[in-house]
Order: sequence, then structure tokens, then C-alpha cells
Amino acid sequence: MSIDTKLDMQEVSQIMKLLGDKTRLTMMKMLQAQDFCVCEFVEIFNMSQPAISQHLRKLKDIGLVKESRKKQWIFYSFNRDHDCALLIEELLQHLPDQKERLVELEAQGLRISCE
Amino acid sequence: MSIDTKLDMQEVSQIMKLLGDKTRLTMMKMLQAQDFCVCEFVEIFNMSQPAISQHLRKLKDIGLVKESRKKQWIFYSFNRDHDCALLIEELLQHLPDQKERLVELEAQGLRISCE
DNA sequence: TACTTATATAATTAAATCATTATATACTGA
DNA sequence: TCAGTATATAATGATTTAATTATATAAGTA
Repeated sequence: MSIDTKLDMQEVSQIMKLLGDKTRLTMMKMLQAQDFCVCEFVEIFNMSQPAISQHLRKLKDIGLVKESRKKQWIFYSFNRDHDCALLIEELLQHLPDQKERLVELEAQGLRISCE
Repeated sequence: MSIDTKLDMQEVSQIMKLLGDKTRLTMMKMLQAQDFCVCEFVEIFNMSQPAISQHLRKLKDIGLVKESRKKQWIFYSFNRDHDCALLIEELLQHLPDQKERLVELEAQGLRISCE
């Protein structure tokens, strides 16, 4: 049932703690589908920019997301190389996709496309 | 990939928050294999009885465990009827079994058997 | 270079969390 | 009924968490 050799209790509980916040859990669900930059999340969650930055930092510190700069924006992506990536992806499968949030963002013309 | 129709973000994040504590996560892993009573957990985790009771209460309040009295003991069991039971069981599969803890408990003669 | 936009960090505060001690409740058996 | 054991609840305090405001850094552009 698990491809990973068994994971560490300590590590998994820390990750669960991070996913125990609705904002971060939703972020991860969205990042499973595509990358987002900070300012998009600010709009999506209607939350202050530092609050968003701090959530992303926690996710980054524990290795669940990676960041990469593109032009003036910093995009965050799901880190599928993480030890617990499989566990997390399984978990996220149980959650509703957040399409409406993306649709709304696009409707407001706030989607950042960068290529 | 999921049998459950999609779960609620709010509910899942609350559950993840509960599993974000190493003691509770370990409890759930152990309860996946068999039932335990409070005093066994007190020994296993080497923690005060009220601390254990309060962890179990949180798990019970959110519906992850059920309790049943047997003689003077109260046994806790994994509630497989919970909405999120499947998700949780999947998650727990990734964790190492806690056999050593049980072995140690038995070695100390502190396992409560009740039938 | 100076201005604007995007993001990060620091300081602060309110609320939540977790363990402890003290106490109450409930069952068992003499 | 009383004593002992098992468990729950309440009160308290230390620590952590998550948001805010203020400020710093870095890139883009006129």
C-alpha cells in the first residue's frame, strides 16, 4: 500500500500540523494542480501579503514547496521530491478541487501568466 | 482514487490539526491495529493520565475514536465509520507500526486483557 | 537614478494549544 | 458501604501560532 519505506512519526506529525491550517491545506491542494505566485494567493485568500508569505515560508521550510522567481514574481510549486510527497498527494485526492477560486481569479483579471 | 465523495476542507484541516500532534498521531496508528484503554496509553507514552484523557477526548469529539467501557476500564477504538476514515487509514499506512511499544507494555505486564 | 510593484522579514498581540496539578466521578470488590 | 482503581474535568501557566502593522529588500521600468 505504500511505496515509501515507512516515514518518520516526527516528520509526519510536523507536516500534519502544517496541513492543519485551512489556508495552507488549500494552498497545497491548489499547488497540486499548478503553480501560483504570492500575489495570486493574496487575492484568492483575501488575506494580507505578509500572512501569505509566512504561510508559504512554513511550507518551504519543511520542504513541501519550492520557489522560483519569474520576472518580478515568485512562483511556488509543489515539491514532489519530498519524502512525504506520495502521502500528501494521496491525502489531497480526497479534497475538492478549488477550480472556482481559480475561475474567480481569472474573472478579476488577476491571474499572472508568465512565459 | 477516492471512494468518498470529496471531503470538506474545513473538516479535513481540523483532522490534520489533531494528527499534527505526535502523541495523537501515534495513538491513531496504534488504534488502527487494536483497541487500547487509557491506562495503557499512560504507560506507553509515559505521560500524565489527564494529558492522555485530554488527547483522547479531542479525538473522540471530532469522531475519530469511539469509547466503550469494559469492567473498570474504558477502551478506545478507531471509528471506521467516520467520513474521513479512509483518508486516515491511507495516511497511517505510511507510518511505521508501533509494535515495540506494545511489546514493551506486555513485557512490563501492563497490557490489559479483557474478555 | 528614482518610482513602482512584488515579496520578505521583524515586532507585536490575541488566541489556541498542551502539559501539570487538583479534584470529581464511576465502577469493583471486600 | 467503604476503599481502591480508572477515568474525566477544571483551573492554571508556559509555549506556540497566526494575524496585523511597519519596514526592508529586490526587480522592473520610465
